[in-house]
Amino acid sequence: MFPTLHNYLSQKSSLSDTEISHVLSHFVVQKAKRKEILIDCNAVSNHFYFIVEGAVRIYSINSEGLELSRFFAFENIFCTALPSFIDQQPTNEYLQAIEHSRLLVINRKDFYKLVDEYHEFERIYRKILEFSFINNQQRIYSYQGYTALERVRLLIKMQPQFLLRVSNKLAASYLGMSPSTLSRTKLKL
Amino acid sequence: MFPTLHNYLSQKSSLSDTEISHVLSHFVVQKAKRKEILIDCNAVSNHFYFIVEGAVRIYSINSEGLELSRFFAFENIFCTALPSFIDQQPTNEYLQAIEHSRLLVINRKDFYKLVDEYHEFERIYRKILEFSFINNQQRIYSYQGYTALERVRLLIKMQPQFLLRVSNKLAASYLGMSPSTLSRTKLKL
DNA sequence: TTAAAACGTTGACCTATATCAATGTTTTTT
DNA sequence: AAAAAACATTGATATAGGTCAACGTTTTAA
Repeated sequence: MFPTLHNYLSQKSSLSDTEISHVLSHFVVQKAKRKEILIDCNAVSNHFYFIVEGAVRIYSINSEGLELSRFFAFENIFCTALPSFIDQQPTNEYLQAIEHSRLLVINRKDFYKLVDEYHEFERIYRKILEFSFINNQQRIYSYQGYTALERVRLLIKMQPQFLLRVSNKLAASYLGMSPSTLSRTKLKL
Repeated sequence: MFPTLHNYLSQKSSLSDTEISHVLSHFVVQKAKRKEILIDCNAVSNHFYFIVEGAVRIYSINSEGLELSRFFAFENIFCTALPSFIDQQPTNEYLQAIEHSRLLVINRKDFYKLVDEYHEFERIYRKILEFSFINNQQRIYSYQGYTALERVRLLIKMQPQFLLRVSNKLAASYLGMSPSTLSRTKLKL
């Protein structure tokens, strides 16, 4: 059952096959169409998603109505509107499929139950947090000290497939620049 | 011993007094002068610091020699050059005391030993990661979609004491703007 | 306690990036 | 398959914030 996630768990932990099966039994399949919203900004985030196929993004809308993308996730990544998942306040962000996607979903209660039950599952969650932290920190530095061109170069270095898979408009909302600027910046690469 | 950290641990966890004492026995006191560097950018981060008194910052230096401040920590906060602490690569950042400070220090090996030994200590570490994540995520959104004025207003709302305690120059390097701009922005508040 | 260095503020000017609008292209819907 | 909507690109123009320099003040070091 769920070979992709099974694989992921066996690679990232020392959980036994039986334990993995037990973990997997808490997940259900969910499909999402391109542009479908999975978590609305007024809702509370109560599920963790594992992407089997497709891609999603997390974004918010600022006071001028501009979309700001915080994170894009592709295959083999765990993802949710984490701040709200943690503190159970309304998200203020959207989780949206940007491609037709197949996801595995676990609810929050089960997720934390597994975290408590299996030290190794807790470790996986911790690794997700650590990875996210490193990633975010890199982005903060890049906003503080880099030009548009440098930020695009860094993105290509870190995630070579990103600009090939994500539209110009969405990539711009991730990089913190206007679509026009991204379009022009690509010419300078 | 170490009443400040004792307090912190008893508030943030359900560790017993005996357990807390055992945890505390792994920490040693370290004093730091204003401007003293505790972790150099070429070193590997091998200690976690708890700030009893004073303040520190984490910063890096970009290709043009400009200082970029990623995080400021004050009393009752755990802090280290986390990416390097996690993956044991050279930090590329500095941890610097910005005031005369009194710290409690634990080395990495002992830290992870405690994480493994006490579920509740692991939970504290996880909470530090979660808190940092939420914090970073807020900053990313603020760089993407906010003007200088809005970023300063947000900082005042989130950490009212920040601009009173941190110099104009360092605050600017945290907010991702030049000291001149911060100085001028304050007039518009 | 005095000299030197670092810092904050402000003015004049500059530049990277935003905004707006036009045009052609791709995608979506019917 | 046609019409409508969304998107990418590019030119012209605007602007927020950067840079540089000067000057006074505060902090640090001798």
